[in-house]
Amino acid sequence: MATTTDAVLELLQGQGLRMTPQRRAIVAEIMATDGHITPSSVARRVQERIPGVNASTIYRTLDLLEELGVLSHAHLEAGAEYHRSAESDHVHLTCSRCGADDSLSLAEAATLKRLIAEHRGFQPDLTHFAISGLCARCVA
Amino acid sequence: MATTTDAVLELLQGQGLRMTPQRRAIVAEIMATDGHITPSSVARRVQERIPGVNASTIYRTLDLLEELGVLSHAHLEAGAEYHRSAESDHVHLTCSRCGADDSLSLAEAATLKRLIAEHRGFQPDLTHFAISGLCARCVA
DNA sequence: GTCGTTGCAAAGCGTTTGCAACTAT
DNA sequence: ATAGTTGCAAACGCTTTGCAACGAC
Repeated sequence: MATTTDAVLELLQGQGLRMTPQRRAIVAEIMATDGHITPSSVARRVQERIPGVNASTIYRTLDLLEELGVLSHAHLEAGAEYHRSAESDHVHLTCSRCGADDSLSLAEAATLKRLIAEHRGFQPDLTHFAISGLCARCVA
Repeated sequence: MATTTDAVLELLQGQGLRMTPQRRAIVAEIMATDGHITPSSVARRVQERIPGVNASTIYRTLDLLEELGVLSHAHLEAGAEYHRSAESDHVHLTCSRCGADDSLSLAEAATLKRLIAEHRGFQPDLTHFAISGLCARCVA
């Protein structure tokens, strides 16, 4: 799994793909981000470095990086978000009242996964959708 | 909880709201639907009965019925879907490969809920987002 | 020089909105 | 008659697409 900008560069080259400044900036931005990031937020940040980068370039690059296995996407309340595939162990807990975003640990996620798998052998990817609900503070 | 078209009618009247033919058709369509239904699918079906019903009317009515507590919405892979609030015990399991849609039983959902609640007191609404993954057939 | 990549502009999709006409009450 | 409701058309935000120009290799 490519976890550095350089590793991604090599991955692209191995496929006969090219490393443009735009691509480099997008990859760097994502590799520097812990957790999730939205396409528009990637766009905003990349454009601070390279003014004029088009949104379609962002989308195309995110798609490409997902196909290469570098990134994964998930659905949160606010819409789609991307994260490094290596970080896709996070199960998102989103508070529908205050918007707080927490996540389950690997161990907790594994227990859930096992439990759901008992239902007709369904193998859940708990990272793909957030889990909505009320955080402790908002329950009270 | 209003579970029949007539009960919804009364609910609306109690709020000083009106029961138009369009609204009646939309409510009837949803009350006749087991499980979930998308706004565009509601629109298609209602328009078979009352040609010319506008999409904005569908959206406005769905919003209204959700505010009144008659309906709830959830996020599946394909987008938003609505269902009767009384049916919101379903936890959706969506196969990301074949698209099969299954759901967890009340008991299974309760166990999951309890488990997640152990994490910092988060009270999950497991019906709001689907759970993506691979169904038994696609795992093999 | 090739061919992958970009920016641009346009279109797509689902959804929302302002507004004047309509209608359930 | 009053106020809620509708259809229309336009606009919305996010995302995708065709295409010609560009640029990494």
